[in-house]
Amino acid sequence: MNWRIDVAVQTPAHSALGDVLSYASAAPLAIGSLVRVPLGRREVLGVAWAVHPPESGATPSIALKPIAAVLDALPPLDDAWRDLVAFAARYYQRSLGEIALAALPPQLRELGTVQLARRLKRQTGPAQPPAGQPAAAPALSPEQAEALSRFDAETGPFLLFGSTGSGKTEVYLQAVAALLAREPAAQALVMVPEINLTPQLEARFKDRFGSAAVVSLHSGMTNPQRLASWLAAHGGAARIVLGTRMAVFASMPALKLIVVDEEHDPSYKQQEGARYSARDLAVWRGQREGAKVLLGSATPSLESWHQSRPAAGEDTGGRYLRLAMPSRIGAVALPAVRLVDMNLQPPRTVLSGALLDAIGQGIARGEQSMVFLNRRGYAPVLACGDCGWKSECPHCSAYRVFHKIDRTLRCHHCGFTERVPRACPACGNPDIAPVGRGTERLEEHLGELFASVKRPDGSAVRIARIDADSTRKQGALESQLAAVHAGEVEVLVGTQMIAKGHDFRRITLVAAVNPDGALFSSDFRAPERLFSLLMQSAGRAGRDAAYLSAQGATAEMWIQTHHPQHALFAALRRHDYPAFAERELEERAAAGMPPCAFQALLRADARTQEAAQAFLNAASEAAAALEGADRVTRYPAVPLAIQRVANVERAQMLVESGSRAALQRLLAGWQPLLHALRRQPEGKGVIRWLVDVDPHSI
DNA sequence: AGCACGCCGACT
DNA sequence: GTCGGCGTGCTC
Repeated sequence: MNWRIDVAVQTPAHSALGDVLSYASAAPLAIGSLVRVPLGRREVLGVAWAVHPPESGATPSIALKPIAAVLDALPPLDDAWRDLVAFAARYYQRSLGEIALAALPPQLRELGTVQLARRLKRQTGPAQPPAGQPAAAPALSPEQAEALSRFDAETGPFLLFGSTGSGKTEVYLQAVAALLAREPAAQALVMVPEINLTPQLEARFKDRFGSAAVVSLHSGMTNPQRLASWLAAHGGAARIVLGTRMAVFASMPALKLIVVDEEHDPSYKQQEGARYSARDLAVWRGQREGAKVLLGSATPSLESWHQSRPAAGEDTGGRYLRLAMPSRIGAVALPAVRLVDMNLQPPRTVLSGALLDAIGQGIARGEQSMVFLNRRGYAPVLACGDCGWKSECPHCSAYRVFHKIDRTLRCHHCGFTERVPRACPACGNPDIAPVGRGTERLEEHLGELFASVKRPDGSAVRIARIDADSTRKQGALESQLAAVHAGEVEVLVGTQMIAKGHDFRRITLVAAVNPDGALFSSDFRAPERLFSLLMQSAGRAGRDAAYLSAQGATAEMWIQTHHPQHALFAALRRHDYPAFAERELEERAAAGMPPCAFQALLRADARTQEAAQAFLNAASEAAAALEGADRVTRYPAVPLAIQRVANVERAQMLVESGSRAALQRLLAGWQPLLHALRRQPEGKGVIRWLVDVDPHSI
């Protein structure tokens, strides 16, 4: 007689298969074991989720295939890990197997039992003591010490609200150090929003804790590297795991501390497949596993800010403990914010005279400037002055961007690329012109403006650009950043890519050239993102305290805007995040929007917009009868802002509730109806549908 | 999602 | 005559 093993395999979200598939096994095996099982004509990796003894319960209706192999060289995945995966699957409306398998290193899928055993033998060398002398911890500022002592005394979760340069990383390091010293086996997970930020953090942690104790986990690593890190975390050899959002799913049997740095960063929300928020899962996981959670930011997400409000009423805030570190280390003042009213400038001014003067003066002093423009390419549109032709993408409802460097028109949504036509494709007019500007054009423009300006040593001024295009090649970002650090560049032009983390010493001026778009965006989160981006950018300026005080200089943040009276800028000017957040939260509360309400999106992709909307509307009708429907608002189906991408029409429907539980109940009941609807006439032409819980942009 | 099977167009 | 297009269907 056979045991029945329920296995989580990577069943796609859209297949109507159950969460687990049942297989036969002559012998029982531990729940959480990794197994290889036949699925259709192939053999796939799975996780044993439940084990039923022979002859228990009803006889299954189908003959079960046997499990092909058990990867028993590996300790089974523990209850806590499986709970996390199960919760994420349930909460984000995905299959168990999809989350479980995505959380495992990809190479595990290819390895057989023998290969894995060999791999493990190689890996489990003797645990080396830290190589060399770990760097000593620097003395703490009073604010850091206070934050750490409260962190030590309370249970959290904690929101570390520390301005840029207040030394948040040192708090993380010492929180981890205290934990590791106290508990000989404990593990810590430290997350950062972007791969770019892992190397410098890794260097700092290895410096402090020795390289054997620290591993990284992010998608920029090779498959073997990822497997090695994962195994070290799973086996407990790695005391500290550093990683991006995927690391929240790392198997860490002795997890006792989770740090989420820059917790407000949108990168923590996965934007495809299972759309989980690693920050939210970190909080959940910490609570479930008894690990302390430390969220850190200079501009917290309004969600976390709301949660960490001093408890005023019944259920407002108070769930997180707020730790404030308002001062910059080294007593450097935050940069002075200067607003340039673009209404007072000549029409079509790109860079105001005052800003150019300030940049020029900086150059004369041997300092650096950084200019932000969140639009890569030379110009967002190419247009014909005669017939009105514009560089539309034939496959998307968007313009193709003009890239002068390789003379192409590129669609940033579907990737469709063509050489720039010599003349207007519609009327033959040879005079087609770029409209608007991107980073390439700004770089060119600055080059012209400063062509005759010399550096103090008499050499020519250098302008550089860092954006997704200039850093496409492996290692390009590192070398470009190195050039800036080495002082080879006077003016750095870039997208928000350069706003994060990089600690440039000689930058004394930061400018946002055209941030107005986000002020009146249809996306209610746009102001929040803008505020944090500008604060973060401002933080790039004047990090070298010794230099500034020696020069008697101050760092400056310039903002060119048509709306200098906007409350957002007023708060920014005072570096007053709490004021900004308070105002924004009031508006959100009044409008019944997150964090005061909970949302989900149902999205449909289809051949035609009508088909996509028909599916959504039918889904909405079907939802009316569901449990929880009376407490959930369903809005009408609307096209996405970019309605068509790669010839696929897209529409979405917002559902919203004041109760997270009611929303979750509705979504859970909705799932089977949606599967069924696909098969019906209303689902005709629908290519795919998906649910996005707690969506980031709507 | 894979990976089949299954019927209709241009090529060694 | 085959190679191959992606439409439909199934996976314990």
